[in-house]
Amino acid sequence: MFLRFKREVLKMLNVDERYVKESDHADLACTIAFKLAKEQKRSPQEIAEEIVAELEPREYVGSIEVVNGYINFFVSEEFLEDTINLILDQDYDYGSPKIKGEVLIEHTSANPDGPLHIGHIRNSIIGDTLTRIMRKAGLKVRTQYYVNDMGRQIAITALGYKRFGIDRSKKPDHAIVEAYIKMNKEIEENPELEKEVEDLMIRYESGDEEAIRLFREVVELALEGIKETLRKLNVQHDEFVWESEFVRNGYVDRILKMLDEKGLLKKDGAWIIDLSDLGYEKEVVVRRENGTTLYVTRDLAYHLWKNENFERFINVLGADHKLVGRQLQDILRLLGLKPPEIVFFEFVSLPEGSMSTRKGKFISADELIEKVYEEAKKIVEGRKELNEEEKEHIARAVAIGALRFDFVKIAPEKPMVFDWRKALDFERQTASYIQYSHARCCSILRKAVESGMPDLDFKGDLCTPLERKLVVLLSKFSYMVLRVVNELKPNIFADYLLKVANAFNDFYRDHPVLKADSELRMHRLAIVDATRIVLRNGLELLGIEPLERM
RNA sequence: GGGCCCGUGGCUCAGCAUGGAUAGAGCGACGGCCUUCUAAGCCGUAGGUCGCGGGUUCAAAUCCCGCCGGGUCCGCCA
Repeated sequence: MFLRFKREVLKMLNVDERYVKESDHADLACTIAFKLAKEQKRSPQEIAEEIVAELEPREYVGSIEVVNGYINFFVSEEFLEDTINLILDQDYDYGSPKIKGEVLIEHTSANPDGPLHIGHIRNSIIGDTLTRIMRKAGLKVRTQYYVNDMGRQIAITALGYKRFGIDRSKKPDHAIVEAYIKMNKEIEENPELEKEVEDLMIRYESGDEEAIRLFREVVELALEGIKETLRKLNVQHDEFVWESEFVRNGYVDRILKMLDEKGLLKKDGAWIIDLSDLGYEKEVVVRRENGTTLYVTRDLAYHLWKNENFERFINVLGADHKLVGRQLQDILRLLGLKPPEIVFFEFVSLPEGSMSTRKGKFISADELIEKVYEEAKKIVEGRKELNEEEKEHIARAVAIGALRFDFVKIAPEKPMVFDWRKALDFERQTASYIQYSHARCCSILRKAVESGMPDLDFKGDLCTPLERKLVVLLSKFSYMVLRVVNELKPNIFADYLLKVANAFNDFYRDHPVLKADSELRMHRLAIVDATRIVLRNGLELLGIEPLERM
């Protein structure tokens, strides 16, 4: 709805979109008078007044003010009414800007050599939230986890697995990482083992059956554990695509041939792409002297496949992949292929420094989830009216919500330092705050039904300033969805939902609903129900369960 | 050394793309609010040279240049 208001304002003014923005002083404010003032050498106020005098009225534009050269637009009562009615009418479907298209999102893609740690889940949460929001926008989204099964670290893991076995009583990813860590140590002490790692990698790439069996077993075990963790986080992938597939299905050969035909390869024993014209210092090797390929080669092959199957594809990658990510994009461009859009996120580090799977220096997602759950459980225990099963369910939902929100609310480009104390603190405006606001809405509506007065009837002219502010916020849902789709910053939506919850709590404070006279009660019940729908739909986009009581 | 990212009250962050009206939240601190729809809530007070220095502009947290501090990348690793 807000999008329609904005469109009307833009049509009225007939100015470039960048002169019209959201503001604390109005629903939309226009700054065009400042620009014109310079050209015309007159005061902005004078110009703004002139502009306003000529404007034709519009349905959704209620009033227009000129203040210090700003032209301030406010929505009409009709707009407020249509907003509430649309929300109540569309219910689960409310909030979609209804755009079209198909997109592939690749995210998480952690090496299958151990459990996901708190850095990986930043990737998962950004990727999954983007997926949910893009689907809401109307796009057809497919998600993939790219399984790096050909890496050196997998060879090391496989070797460790063969040599030491694993503890079958443990969650498989946690068991696998022990073999990886142990083997790394072994190699450090006996560098001659490097040769074995290398042999194993060559055998795997060339299709040696025993090697394939071993790798597959190890990778499947790690993935089994990883999938379980992702499930707990409400993160879902449509497919797990194995890197080695592209060697076996011919895509690697095809991409090499394409590179060759474009004259991009320098064959000097190894096959090399020279990107110095584009400002890269180092050359990119795509085929070793011994004939094996490299990570980037398989990644190029993967992106050839993406080009053939999707019109738009997005990768969520850690900032450490910036250089290789950009090289990949540039090489694809040189081939006349479409490069992926990449969402880079900065590292999650521990107070004592960065994490390392190889050294066993990390906090696993599983450990984090359990600790946050235990903490949530303590708070829920205080609710006497709930039974044991409900308490567990609520604690689980609150824990996952808190966790997902903590990661998604931070802009991807911000480096994060993990802090246990903050991760375990629910007494602040985060997911539980939004869930709580939603539960409050549900509670009011439940009581309205119980007391036999469930009717809803919103009236624009009854709106107090706080109600008006809340409803305008509710109208911005699809506008925010669209912003995330365009800017690929899911934190925008987290912030939006927090604002809605905040505005609702302001409303809740001094607008009694059930005790109000019938006309006012029906009006406010409509607002509560619409808020409930927005909070519920919004929480779902963040992968957080909207609780009806807590 | 070079590239990229970050630097906003004691702490964590929003705002920066497309410059504009008193720089917003939360945590922490202090003081209040549960015979009224869930106190996981609400209200109030204190706390800011938007890292530093220049520049552009009628106007800079936002754009440009230089510096400082932190992170990260720069393998025939992935």
